[in-house]
Amino acid sequence: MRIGELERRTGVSQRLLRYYEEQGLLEPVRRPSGYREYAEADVEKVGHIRNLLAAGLSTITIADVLPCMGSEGGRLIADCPELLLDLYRERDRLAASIAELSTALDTLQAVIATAPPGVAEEAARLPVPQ
Amino acid sequence: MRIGELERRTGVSQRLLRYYEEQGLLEPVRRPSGYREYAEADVEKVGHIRNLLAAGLSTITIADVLPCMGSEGGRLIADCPELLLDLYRERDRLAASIAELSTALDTLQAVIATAPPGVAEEAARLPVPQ
DNA sequence: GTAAAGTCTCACATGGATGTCAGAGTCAAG
DNA sequence: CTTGACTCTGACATCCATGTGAGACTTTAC
Repeated sequence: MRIGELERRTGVSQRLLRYYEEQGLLEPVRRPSGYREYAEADVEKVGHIRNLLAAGLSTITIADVLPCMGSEGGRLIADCPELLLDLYRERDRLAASIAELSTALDTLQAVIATAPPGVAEEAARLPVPQ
Repeated sequence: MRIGELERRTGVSQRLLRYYEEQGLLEPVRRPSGYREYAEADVEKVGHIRNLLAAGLSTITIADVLPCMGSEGGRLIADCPELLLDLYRERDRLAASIAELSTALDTLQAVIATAPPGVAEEAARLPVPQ
């Protein structure tokens, strides 16, 4: 598929899709015209990229991780214990963040639960701000 | 404690500690001289901030989440409908963040799991960067 | 009381992920 | 063939988290 369709199917702008390519995260083939041709699997790949970026990983790290996903990944990681160390660190970092957010969520729920009866119904009737 | 000590104990630069204050994440009191005076609890708070930033949250979001962490926040009461709506939204955002990070974590776990036996031990013997 | 270390504010710089725009080439439909 | 939609490259702009440095004031140690 061409870049327009990938944009539509992923919700990621063409600008970013090209940027990801520049960073080595995607490598669409080129038509004679110069147009990029993406594989079906790139839709999912872009999803992973977005998710890992949102989780605070850099494109550099993601470039290391991506090739290890999918069927043939094990062999890559075998040759590179340092990558594994990096992954451990990222994993621990993420786990810590999740733990913090979870306690925050718990607290938030507790605060919500203190709402006197009736207030929730009142809130539900409030106009939704844009 | 003053900013230098907080810097030492958290490893976060003075520049950033002041920036976090500007963003409403910290509110040290001021000495007559103008020097910032931080509370003991701020050490932990800065830890939370760093974690959440590393997880990709913005300072704005963190400012919303922080009051829900640790000892504070226990005494908040949700009694007005507008506030309650805000809390709902915040809860949903938080839950979405957690879900996002969780799938990222799953991804990393999956990649790590593809490492053939032996590589982990090899990695463990690697020099820890600083 | 003086020197050194700590702190203040303010301003400018940087790097990474993004947006936006302009000019030129490509393709498909009438 | 022409028109309109799509794509290309490249440049510039923006936002945010961060670094760095200057010049002035405060605190600490001698």
